[in-house]
Amino acid sequence: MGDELQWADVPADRLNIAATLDSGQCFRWICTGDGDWIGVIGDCGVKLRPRVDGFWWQTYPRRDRWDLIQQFFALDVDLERLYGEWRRAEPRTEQSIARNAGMRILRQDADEAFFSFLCASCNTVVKIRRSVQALARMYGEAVAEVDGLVLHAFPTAERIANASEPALRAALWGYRAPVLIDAARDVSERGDGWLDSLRAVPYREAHAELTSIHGIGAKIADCICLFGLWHDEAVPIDTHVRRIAMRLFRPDLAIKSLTPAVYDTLASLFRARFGPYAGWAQQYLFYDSLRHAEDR
DNA sequence: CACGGCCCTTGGG
DNA sequence: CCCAAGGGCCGT
Repeated sequence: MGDELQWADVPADRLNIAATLDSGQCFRWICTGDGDWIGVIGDCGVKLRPRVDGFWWQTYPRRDRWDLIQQFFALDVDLERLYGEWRRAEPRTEQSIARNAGMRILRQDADEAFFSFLCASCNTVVKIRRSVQALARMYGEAVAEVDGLVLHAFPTAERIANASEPALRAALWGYRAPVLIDAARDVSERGDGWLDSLRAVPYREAHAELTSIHGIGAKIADCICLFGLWHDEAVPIDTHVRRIAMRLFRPDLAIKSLTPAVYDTLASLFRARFGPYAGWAQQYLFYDSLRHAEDR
């Protein structure tokens, strides 16, 4: 075994590992009883052991891949600068910043974000986790074993396109199983690297491309844009963020249902208020309201 | 353009 | 037991 964890001098208020991995951006990281986090980045298993003034880490089977961790957690983004801008733009963000300092938006694989959020509609976080983990276990390559856990890379679109619908239904995908398979076919048909290529185009264009796929509406497209395509200005408006946005910006919209027009209005207000990292600001307000249930 | 019914499962009321 | 839960589609 020879764990030989490496030390990273990144304090918890610059990277809050637990908040980041628990905030509903990703669904396959597991927290062990000891407080270690175990997951996969690309084709590497990863172990993280958070401490206050930094964290221990290692990658498997190839060791010492700090480059993977540095990119996955977007450690190049200066949080203090963002906090300053948000406080100035909207003082009511203060509490969500203070209570979740160090939370970050992940730079995830485009494929994993795409297919994970495809099953988020009318679902619970607990069940999304189980569905996505089952999908990876059934169709993803085993890449490493860490502390007795066999870790799998996320399956390719091609593998998912050829998956068995009954098997997926049984693995908690339910009525979403055929949607998943059809979407995987669409993605395969558009060619290798199509999803990744949406990182290089403007956010609006990437969003439009995604919503052209059956099963992907405005909200899920924004989740994929923010978490998988690294478009930091994407603001997914779910039921929680909707309440927050109405409270902050437009109480008059409270009576209206979330039509495409209302959706776009609220997301645009977020961007106008918080700027190019509006998606990050959204994550703080979202996670804070989820944990403290203050919006109800 | 706005609304309502429908869809798999599950855990929490 | 029943029903909402981090939506989207299709029909009116």
